[in-house]
Amino acid sequence: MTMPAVMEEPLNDLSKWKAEECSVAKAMDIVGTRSAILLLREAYYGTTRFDGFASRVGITEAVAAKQLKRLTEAGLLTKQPYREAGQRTRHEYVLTDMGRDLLPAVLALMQWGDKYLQEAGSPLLLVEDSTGSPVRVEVRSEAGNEVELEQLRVRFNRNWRRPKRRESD
Amino acid sequence: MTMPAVMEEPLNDLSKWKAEECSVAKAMDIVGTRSAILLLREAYYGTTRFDGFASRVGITEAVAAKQLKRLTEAGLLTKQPYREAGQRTRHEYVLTDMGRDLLPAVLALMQWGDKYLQEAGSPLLLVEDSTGSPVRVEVRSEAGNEVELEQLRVRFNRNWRRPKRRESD
DNA sequence: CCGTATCCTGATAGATACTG
DNA sequence: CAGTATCTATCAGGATACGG
Repeated sequence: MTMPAVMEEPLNDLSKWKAEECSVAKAMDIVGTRSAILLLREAYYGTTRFDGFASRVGITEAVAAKQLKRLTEAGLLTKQPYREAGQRTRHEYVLTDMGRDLLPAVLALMQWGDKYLQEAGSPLLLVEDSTGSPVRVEVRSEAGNEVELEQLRVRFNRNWRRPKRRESD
Repeated sequence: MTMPAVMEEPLNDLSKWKAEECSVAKAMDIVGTRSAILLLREAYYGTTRFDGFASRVGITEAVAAKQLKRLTEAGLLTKQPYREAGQRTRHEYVLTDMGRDLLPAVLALMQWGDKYLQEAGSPLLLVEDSTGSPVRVEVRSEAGNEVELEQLRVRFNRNWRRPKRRESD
């Protein structure tokens, strides 16, 4: 048995490592529901309107409203007013940088689902617009190598300190 | 307003595209809970024993048992018997290829959480073992470019057909 | 077209106690 | 060490109806 990931310090030293401080856990607390991830997928596809989100994700308006509000409050979307000529003011949900930066996670889920959960191949193909070249999500080192689990090493960040509560929180 | 992702055919043509067939939705149906993702994170860290999963993820044994069984039945983990000298037989949960291949998704969540949900920087650093070089999750084309949302184009796969139910399912 | 309000069901998950 | 059993609270999400 080889240890998949080599820890420089054992993670079961829980005095310095609480589960609530894990970035994965924090991320899941915000986008850890099916509807939240699917709404983001729709946003990546270009959807901006409430009705498009609800109908295309296949969830009820009540769920869409609640999750769009959650994602907006969390900072992944902004609600922007706009008006077309002669129409009354409407709103659209636009991705923020924070929302856009979750793209790799959603695409990684899609790529995994394509490989293991589709009997008949990928229903959708992702390509780079300018070259037509297929697109993949990769784990890669700055040295330029693709990194497998066995080559992955996890270190505590010695510069990190437990955040102190601020007034602004 | 630029459309973030350019669709060759509009996705709201729902006659060919049902939400349940989306790979992201299927993936979320299996690993779309906080505890499932956190258990996988622990498996990537090298945890294999029931007790390690429960205690280090910070969930109850009841939840750990249910989710480990779910992940095993879904094919992401296998339950392997083993015995150390003079000890009785025990079991360990080992990642399958299917489970290992979800690593990019979990690392992408970690990377996103590190950037937006940690006030004091990343608690953990990921490096390539052989070079010590920092590791990132990237969206990249086969042509070798990193791909931003604006450069991402989604196409229906014309070779894909709606799966027919098989006896073996 | 863009939501809100209410009610209801099922799943997620915590607490606690107990077994081989 | 590796779970099972029970009981409960909270939350995701569907259905339906209604308001700007």
